[in-house]
Amino acid sequence: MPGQFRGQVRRRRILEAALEIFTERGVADATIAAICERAGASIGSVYHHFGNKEGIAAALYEQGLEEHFDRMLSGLEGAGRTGARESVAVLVGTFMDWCLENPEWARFILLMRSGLMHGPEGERFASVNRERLDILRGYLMRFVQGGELRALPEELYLPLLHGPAQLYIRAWMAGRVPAPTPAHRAALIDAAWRAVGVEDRERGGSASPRR
Amino acid sequence: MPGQFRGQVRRRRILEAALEIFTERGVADATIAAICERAGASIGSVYHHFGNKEGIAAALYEQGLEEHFDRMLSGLEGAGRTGARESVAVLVGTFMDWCLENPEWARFILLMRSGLMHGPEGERFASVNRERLDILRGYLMRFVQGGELRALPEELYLPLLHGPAQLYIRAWMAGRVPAPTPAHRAALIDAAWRAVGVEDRERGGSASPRR
DNA sequence: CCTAATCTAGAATAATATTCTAGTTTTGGA
DNA sequence: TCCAAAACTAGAATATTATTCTAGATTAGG
Repeated sequence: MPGQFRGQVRRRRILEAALEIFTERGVADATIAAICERAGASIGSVYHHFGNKEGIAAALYEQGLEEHFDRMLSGLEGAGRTGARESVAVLVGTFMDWCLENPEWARFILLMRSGLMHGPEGERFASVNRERLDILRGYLMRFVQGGELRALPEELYLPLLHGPAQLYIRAWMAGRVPAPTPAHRAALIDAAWRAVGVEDRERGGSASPRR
Repeated sequence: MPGQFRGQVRRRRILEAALEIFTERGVADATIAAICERAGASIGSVYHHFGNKEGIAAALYEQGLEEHFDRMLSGLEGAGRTGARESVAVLVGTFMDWCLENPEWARFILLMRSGLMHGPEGERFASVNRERLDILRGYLMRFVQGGELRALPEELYLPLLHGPAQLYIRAWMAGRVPAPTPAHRAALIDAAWRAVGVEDRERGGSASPRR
């Protein structure tokens, strides 16, 4: 496979440039010309690597999600032995940390992905995502069996865990609230645990909801 | 102010058509020509009313948020006398109900708004939203004073309350989970209450009922 | 050192948003 | 009733921008 190195570098430059331009102007107002200029690449190069404008966005989206998911998963594997509370903390905390470390990337994924699910890649994205979420759910269900997590409709766990953190991050990115501090992080983890966790005193032998 | 009736009808037709086209193809791939055709309007008419494509999206966004907010607020005013638990139920329940009743509109607002905050209207939107959220927070803070809601950093309440429901609705719109049932609705309200509410037994002395 | 694949370039093209000019309809007041 | 101004509609002309196409440069392996 010839001509690889030059290409991969160029590819990365284009992605970086595109993320900057997207952040500055929004996806809709980002022109291919601007991306070419910033990346020092030609039109042909961009189209060779990504096919079209949506292709650039799709690559950014895909790569970001993958990185984030991998971190979440390896965190979970470590926490799996520690217990349910720790797993919840990993799920919420990893998400927030990743967004804090990659704010532009996170902004793009959370605020701008927009039309990606309509494009031709949409179906593939959806199924990849489904798989990943199934894996996460799988981890959680073990704790439900063990009575450490409350029994709820399966599809509710991820919204309950990630919803508040995701909304807070979005609000931060929109400039409505200050950047999350460790105190916020702890409070959001605590809230997630209240939503799905079973307190020690509540479990006598068998799992069951309270009140 | 002359020429009003004809114009307002036309305006509404264009908005309806645009919402349909946006839903079908996504905002990015929606062409003005398609909207004109569906609405039975001319290009000139569309630009007279909305200025540009983003103007159409902005109008849809603004009108939808206003309608939704008004419902939430009037619900809150009713519940204010009943208590904190009821207010939480109104905040979460009204959001879900509105989305169920206006799925296309909600899909547009939640999934597609994308670049609106970059446009020239962006700053105005942001400040209008800030005002509204401040009003909601104001309602909640009264309950914090009264000891019915836990004391938390102020900016956390709305993410805690709306986050899970919003994520669930998004997942539904993306086809990942089934439409919310009354059971889901109740569970999400319950989770919101767990996150921010103070249980009776936890409160020392001071008065107030719950549930 | 040759060949095929990869990659780069930028002009040519096509699609689409937006502007502009020329009307038509409605309204409120003289 | 009739007039002028404002609101509105229409669609051709223009401008912007994405995308395609052709030609050529570069690289890796045989």
